Amino acid sequence: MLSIGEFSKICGVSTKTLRYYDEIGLINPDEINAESGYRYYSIDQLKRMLYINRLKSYHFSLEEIKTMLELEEDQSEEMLCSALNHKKNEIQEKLKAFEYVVKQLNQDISNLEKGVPIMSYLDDFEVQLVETKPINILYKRLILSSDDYASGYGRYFSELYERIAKEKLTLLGQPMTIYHSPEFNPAGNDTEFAITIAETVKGTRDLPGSLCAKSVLNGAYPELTSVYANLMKWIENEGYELILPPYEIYVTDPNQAIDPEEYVTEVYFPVKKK
Amino acid sequence: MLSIGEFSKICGVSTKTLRYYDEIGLINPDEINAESGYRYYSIDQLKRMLYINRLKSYHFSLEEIKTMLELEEDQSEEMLCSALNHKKNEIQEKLKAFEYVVKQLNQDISNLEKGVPIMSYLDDFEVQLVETKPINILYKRLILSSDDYASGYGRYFSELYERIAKEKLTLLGQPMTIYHSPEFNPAGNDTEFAITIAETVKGTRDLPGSLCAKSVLNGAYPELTSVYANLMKWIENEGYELILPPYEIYVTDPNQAIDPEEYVTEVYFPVKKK
DNA sequence: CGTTGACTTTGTCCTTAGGGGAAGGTGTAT
DNA sequence: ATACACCTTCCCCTAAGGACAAAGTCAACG
Repeated sequence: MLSIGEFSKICGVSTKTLRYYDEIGLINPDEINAESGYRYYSIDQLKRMLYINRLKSYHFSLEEIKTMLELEEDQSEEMLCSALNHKKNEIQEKLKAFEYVVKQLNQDISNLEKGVPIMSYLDDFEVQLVETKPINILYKRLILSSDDYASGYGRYFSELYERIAKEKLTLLGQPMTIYHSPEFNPAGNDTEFAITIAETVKGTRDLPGSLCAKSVLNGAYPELTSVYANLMKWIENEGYELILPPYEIYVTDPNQAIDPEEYVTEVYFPVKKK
Repeated sequence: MLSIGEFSKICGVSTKTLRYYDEIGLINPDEINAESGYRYYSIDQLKRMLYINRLKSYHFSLEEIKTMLELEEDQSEEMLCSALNHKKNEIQEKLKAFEYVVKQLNQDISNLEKGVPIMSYLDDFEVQLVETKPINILYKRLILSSDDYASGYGRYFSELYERIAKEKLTLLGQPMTIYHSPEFNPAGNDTEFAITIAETVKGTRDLPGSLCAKSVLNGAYPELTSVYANLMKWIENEGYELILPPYEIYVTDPNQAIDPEEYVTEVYFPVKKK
């Protein structure tokens, strides 16, 4: 039998961690001295501990690891395999995200070296004042969390396109989203996916025309908030006010698998003079 | 002036977060109504908020961001540039780590598909019983955190090699490390870097010879704990006990920039019959 | 056999970056 | 005037332990 310190040393896990794992039932000492409360681990428990370490290195949460350890022998193999594959995909996603960050960092660094302040791009946005005509949109409105935007775009626009195809409706414009949430909420925002069509059927509504401040984003979606901010600034400076929820029109179809940096998106803020 | 909800919507940050940032002084509303306590943000604050968002996307902590925002204008550029470069390196480290994880995952997945249990490699280690001779080592002993192992190896062995070169001492073996810590502690472990030499000078000591259980690791260092575990298991099973701190000998010099997976490391556990 | 020092126990508070929800006050449109 | 959307503060919660502190236990040494 090994004391907690010996066990700790062998498997490279602090005693604190071992006590914590005991507490949450991830790995309990084989034996606990009834009088002193000292924990004693058996040599055979090393394997379980090393397994835990490995799963931890794969970024599974302790909760997940616990579940994986409790799997019945007979089903364990498939479950495990699917869990590993799932985690692999997650990590590859993170890899991509990190690569994007490095790219952005490089851009900012090279700008700085040229003496260009990082946020100066904010001053380069162009804003136009346009008059939009009322249109008839087929829509789907729901609460969508910001994490699900990417997949949501694909899914809900597909639904709308499917209906248009099935019911032989007449497509009149690019896909768009309208933001109804009064504030930003990471848990979910009130979002309306819409496409302009000719017919007035169930599930369509009128999007009134109005004066709009419009800006065009060439690039990936994370930059959208900058466009929003700039439009708001412009509106304020020019003495306008926002009168309806803002919306975006996707000029390049996000379903087409092109480089995100080539996306073109128009942002409209319906306004009137104050 | 924008209410907290409006400001939230424009910059894609929840009101909860904005109140938190107010609390920690990252961005305070331009104006707070004295009676109602309502927060009001100015349009000009959007830029600061977007800057914060960008730095957040670079994985800076709020603490770091705060410091960066408080930089004086004149020194800000260089500081910022060095901070960005530093962060870039950090992220590239993480990228490498993730790539390694994916590789490991792929290996485990392919093993599982072949019906080989993930931890079965543990049963394949070979353990030999050897008698070591006493040696004279030039050493450097210190507390080293597990994060600093990689850089520590380079640094402290360099120091030792430098002394050997300067004082014209006679090199007799590969570099080794001896683990004195009674338990594993992520904050730092009592580690001794050593090299066998011929001369007895200041900073040398005797490493007594003894019976040792020995195992050889072919591969990257994260696998070391498995070797430790296996040696302990073997010792227990065969009726031995550990009598001195375990040590490792680096057969391939970790300073040579070869693929970590080709490293060869011998692990020794000094033992005696119980 | 006693003492020392190393080891272990439980307990409480702390960390990051906010999220959830309650109870109650405020702003504004009808 | 009232309804309702919006805002306030306050308190508790997260994951995975780390940092102590006070007190109890073990083993070795004299």
